[in-house]
Amino acid sequence: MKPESRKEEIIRAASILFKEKGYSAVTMRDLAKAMGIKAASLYNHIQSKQEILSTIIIDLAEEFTSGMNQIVISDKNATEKLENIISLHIDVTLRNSDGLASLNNDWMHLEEENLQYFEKMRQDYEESFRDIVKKGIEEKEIKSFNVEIIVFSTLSTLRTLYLWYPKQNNIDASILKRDMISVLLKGIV
Amino acid sequence: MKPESRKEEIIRAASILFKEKGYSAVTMRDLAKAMGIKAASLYNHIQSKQEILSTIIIDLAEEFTSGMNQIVISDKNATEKLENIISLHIDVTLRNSDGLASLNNDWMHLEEENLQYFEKMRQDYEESFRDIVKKGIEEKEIKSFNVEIIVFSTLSTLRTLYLWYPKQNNIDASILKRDMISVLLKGIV
DNA sequence: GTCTATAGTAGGATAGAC
DNA sequence: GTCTATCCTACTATAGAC
Repeated sequence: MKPESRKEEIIRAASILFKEKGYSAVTMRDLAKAMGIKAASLYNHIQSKQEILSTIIIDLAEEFTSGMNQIVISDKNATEKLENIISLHIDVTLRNSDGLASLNNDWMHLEEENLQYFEKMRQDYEESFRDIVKKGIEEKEIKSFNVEIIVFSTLSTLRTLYLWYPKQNNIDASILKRDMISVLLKGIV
Repeated sequence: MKPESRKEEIIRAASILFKEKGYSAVTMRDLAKAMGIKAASLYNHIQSKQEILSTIIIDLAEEFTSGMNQIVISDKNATEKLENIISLHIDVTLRNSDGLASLNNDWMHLEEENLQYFEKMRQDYEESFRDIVKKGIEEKEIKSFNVEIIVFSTLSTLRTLYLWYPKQNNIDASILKRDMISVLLKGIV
């Protein structure tokens, strides 16, 4: 593991604070205090508060986009693809559950190009998800419930994992994947 | 319908703004502009920004608490109780989806007694939910998956309804209830 | 019930010394 | 790389006129 840069430390500390109070309620003075320095010193490492937010969110969104693209082009059936999506969410949640709070709740505070870029990625992600479910229904792998309800109910659970997983001390990742696949898919498959 | 008081109008307008940007990012000037008056005028109807937030959240939380209590004491089996909980969430979402954004994302900005009161209600709600699931598993009505995963996946979907339902123009409430019960329960029951 | 004016505080960010 | 000092702006809330 390469040593964490000061900038990465700041972003990690900010992720935790943003998770607790939301981007708008966290001040640069709060963040500086968490780092044990003064607010002015932060600006030797980052350009603005906004840069911290966009780094957190865009990095994560690109991770999901890249993961979804690999799943989409893979030679699997719809059920297996859904299983891989569940796996993707669990992996990202384990790696950076704090950052996911910002992605879920503070994306609207992104500015200009980053806001548009994020919204495009999120829309494409949902569209890929929807296409997989539709294909699965056509192929009779998935029960023909309302597509929107399936997409929504599954995604809402996966998107909220970041709130729940850190509180579960004793659930192993592989067991979580297995059980989550059961609970989310057994009803619809 | 009795006419809406000025205070109620303010709270309704605030709910919409809080949903869009979050409590901390909405200023009294924003809210005043949405009402077509000046910020100072708001204070003839409300005592503080904080009072607006706590009214939105506590009213909704009490609604859920009261609904859950009726379900708990009812003479139904676990499956029927879960169906009634799904119904409760859909009914509240239809009535006040904007306010639910604050309940979900801005509860941590409540102060003192209200914060404690809210957290107690939320904890009791989850505990009631968990007890119903546990009873259902004992009675062999519900599959014996991990209880926490069932509670989390179901609640996360119900709690996120406020984001999704307003975008679905053509889904009838009764159809939504039926399909949501299918998708959420068929997998576990 | 709404306004103007303003008090008092706190925010993001920069300049320049060490 | 961090500090002190500070700029400028924006926030919540109040006072008092109409």
